[in-house]
Amino acid sequence: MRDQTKTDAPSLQARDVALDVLEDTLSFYIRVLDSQVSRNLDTRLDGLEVARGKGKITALFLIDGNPGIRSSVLADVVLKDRSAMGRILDHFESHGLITRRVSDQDNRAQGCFITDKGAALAAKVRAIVVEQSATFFDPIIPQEEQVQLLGILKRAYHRLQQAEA
Amino acid sequence: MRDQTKTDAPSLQARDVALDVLEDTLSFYIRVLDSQVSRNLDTRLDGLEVARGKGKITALFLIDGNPGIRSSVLADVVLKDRSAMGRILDHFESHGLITRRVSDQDNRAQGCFITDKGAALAAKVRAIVVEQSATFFDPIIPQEEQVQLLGILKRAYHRLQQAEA
DNA sequence: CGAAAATAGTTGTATTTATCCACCATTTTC
DNA sequence: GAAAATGGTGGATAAATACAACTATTTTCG
Repeated sequence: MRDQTKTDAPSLQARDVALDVLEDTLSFYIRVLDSQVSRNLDTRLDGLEVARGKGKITALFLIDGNPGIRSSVLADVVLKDRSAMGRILDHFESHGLITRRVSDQDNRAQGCFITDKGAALAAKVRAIVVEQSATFFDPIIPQEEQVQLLGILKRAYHRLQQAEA
Repeated sequence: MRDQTKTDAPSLQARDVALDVLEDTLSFYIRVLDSQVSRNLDTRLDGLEVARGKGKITALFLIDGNPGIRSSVLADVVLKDRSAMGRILDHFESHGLITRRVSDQDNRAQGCFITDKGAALAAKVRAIVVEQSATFFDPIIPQEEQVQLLGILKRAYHRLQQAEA
């Protein structure tokens, strides 16, 4: 039996703590969940060139699926600025995953193209991402709620993207 | 009228791009949304000691609401490791927002206590967080969906927390 | 009782990220 | 043809994240 007469705070457990206004704040949950999903994903991607940070996976997939896509478009999709995306592409290019070529239409712009090595990596990463989404969320969100969640977030994302433009 | 006969990829817009498997991947939306919410929040918190990174806001609120709460409990709530939380607390203490005192019950542990300055900051931040949650999400997620979303994420968070333990 | 294991917290380090800003070239606008 | 907008690069800075090692206590349990 534990002594509870101390003046000191009793051993408060994490699950007993009141979260203050965060209890009903969407951003809190989004942010915490994000760091967990991202960390989990990173461990699964360990050693591959797309681990860590946001935007690498998306960039790789989009270049794979949209030959000639431009850097600025990738930045828009990921909702980041051009210089951040440029660095990711530098990284990809130096590892032989993509090539860049000045656009026929606009000499300022350059299109991104996947290499065989990049395509192989994309395939591998695709499998990992799909698998992680299932194994990470299945234990913590029931199937039907996952569907609801996906719909809500998808719409939110598109509205956000429109607003940015 | 634009010339579409070029061999090059046409000017693909961000909203036209297919997201590959990410289209139906929860983690993609969570991650993108997170970076936007976090950036938005940071700009609103500019100059205050809790800007940037995750866990500062939560820590401040919890210490404010739970005098004597321990560092490791805070780490559990935010789902981070102890050293990361320790650094945040160092930062807070050096700025006079909290004090730490060795626990009566356990000489290894120390309780965190808010100072007047810390409490004032917490009040200010509370207002900002509540306000941002509304103005950020209202334009991109309808009210009733926000309620659904909150419920789903809240339950997911608690399941995740249990799983960690 | 006393050794071993678990827990609380700190520290160090290395790797990256993220952000901001200025800059150059090209294209579009008017 | 000048001015403004756009696409992309590069630098500098600040910060966060993650890991692992280490000390000091406390708990476990043979």
